[in-house]
Amino acid sequence: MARRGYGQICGLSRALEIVGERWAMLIIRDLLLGPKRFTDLRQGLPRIPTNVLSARLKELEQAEVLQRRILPRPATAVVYELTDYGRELDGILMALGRWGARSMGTPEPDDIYTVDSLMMALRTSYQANEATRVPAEPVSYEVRVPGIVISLTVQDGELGISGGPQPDPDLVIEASDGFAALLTGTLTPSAAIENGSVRVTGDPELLTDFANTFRI
Amino acid sequence: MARRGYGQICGLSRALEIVGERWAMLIIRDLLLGPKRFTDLRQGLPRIPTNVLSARLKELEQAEVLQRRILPRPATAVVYELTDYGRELDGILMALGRWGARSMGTPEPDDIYTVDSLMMALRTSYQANEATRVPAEPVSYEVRVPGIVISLTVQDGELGISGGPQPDPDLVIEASDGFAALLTGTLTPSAAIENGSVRVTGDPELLTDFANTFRI
DNA sequence: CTGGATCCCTCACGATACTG
DNA sequence: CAGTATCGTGAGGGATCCAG
Repeated sequence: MARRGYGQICGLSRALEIVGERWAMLIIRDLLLGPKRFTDLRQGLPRIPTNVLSARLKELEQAEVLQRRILPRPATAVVYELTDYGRELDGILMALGRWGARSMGTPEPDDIYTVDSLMMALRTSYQANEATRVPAEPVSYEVRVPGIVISLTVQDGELGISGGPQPDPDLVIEASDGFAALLTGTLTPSAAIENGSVRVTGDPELLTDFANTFRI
Repeated sequence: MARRGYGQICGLSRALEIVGERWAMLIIRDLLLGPKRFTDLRQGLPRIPTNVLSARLKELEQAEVLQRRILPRPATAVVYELTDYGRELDGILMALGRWGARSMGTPEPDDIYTVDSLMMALRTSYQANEATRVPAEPVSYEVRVPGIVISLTVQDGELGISGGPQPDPDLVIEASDGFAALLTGTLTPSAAIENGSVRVTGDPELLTDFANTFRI
């Protein structure tokens, strides 16, 4: 009771009571990419305890940020999906992500990439670079970091993004920790290839386009 | 170190590790209105324990969101002020506040207005209504809710806002809980005056302008 | 297998008192 | 005024267990 609530009549206070609890915004981030099942969320948030995930989902449902929905047959499964109200957080979360990305130091040894966070990051930086983008379209990339594969296509200024591999990408980018440095610009594309922190299959020149398209 | 991070290489995760802790964003909200001393912050966040305030200030300083500065003489005092990096959260916090305001139900009995939250709210809604505003300028308002007085001036499309009274305002608006309902549009200006939840001194017609200018 | 609920332990938070 | 010190509580972390 005291834990809940800041005791102020204020929109920001109210917002923080809804989405300010630990893990809440990350759950929403993952759901922004589409409806998900309990186990999918658990997978995307490796360190979240199941009881906390459970509690957050109930709270966010209560606040009408998301809905619990039982999938029609034949696949009787429970999915969680954002409401329109919840989806309005999209821009805010992207802006916050962009803000926080500037403070990312070198990752802790056991920090990991997740499919959803990476998809969100690429989506965010693509949008942020809208003005300066040089369109050498259409082009398709496949990004691989340890345990993760993501497919990207750019065509007519539209970004397509999905988990998993794709057939015949123009460029395959394979990296680990160095990937973040590439996106933030700490590491130039050519230097990244030279020192081996990024490996590519395809025209190495495309990596420069990639870095420009998705620079944070 | 904060309560263990989220273990993800992600801008949003990083942002939440910095400003996602309890009270952090409210501290930043108050500092967005200008540098403040420890005691001022404490005043504006009535329920925050002093040790938590202390801890947050240290963490946020560490993250270069704010600076601790010792005021030059004669007033030897410590103030906290946002860095440029911290000030970039302005738009994000306003957007979040606007989002959360739509979920504000009826306030709890011991929820209160604070000077800073109210100033922030008015500033936010002023900006959000930029497109639809009808400029009947210049005009000055004095808003009074229990324990709080705020002065507003609108001139040349610029909003001036400060704590405390002002000489000779065009309209004095005195309200308590009903004030939020007026801003959200739940309560019309005329109904608010009629049922006594808002009292005005000056031309009652100006209350309609006010409500249009600052509608959430 | 999915979709959680339950247990225990720890630590961050909340309340209060106190100090330079 | 600007914090530090102390201590109790409950949310979160982690593992396990259980129903459909």
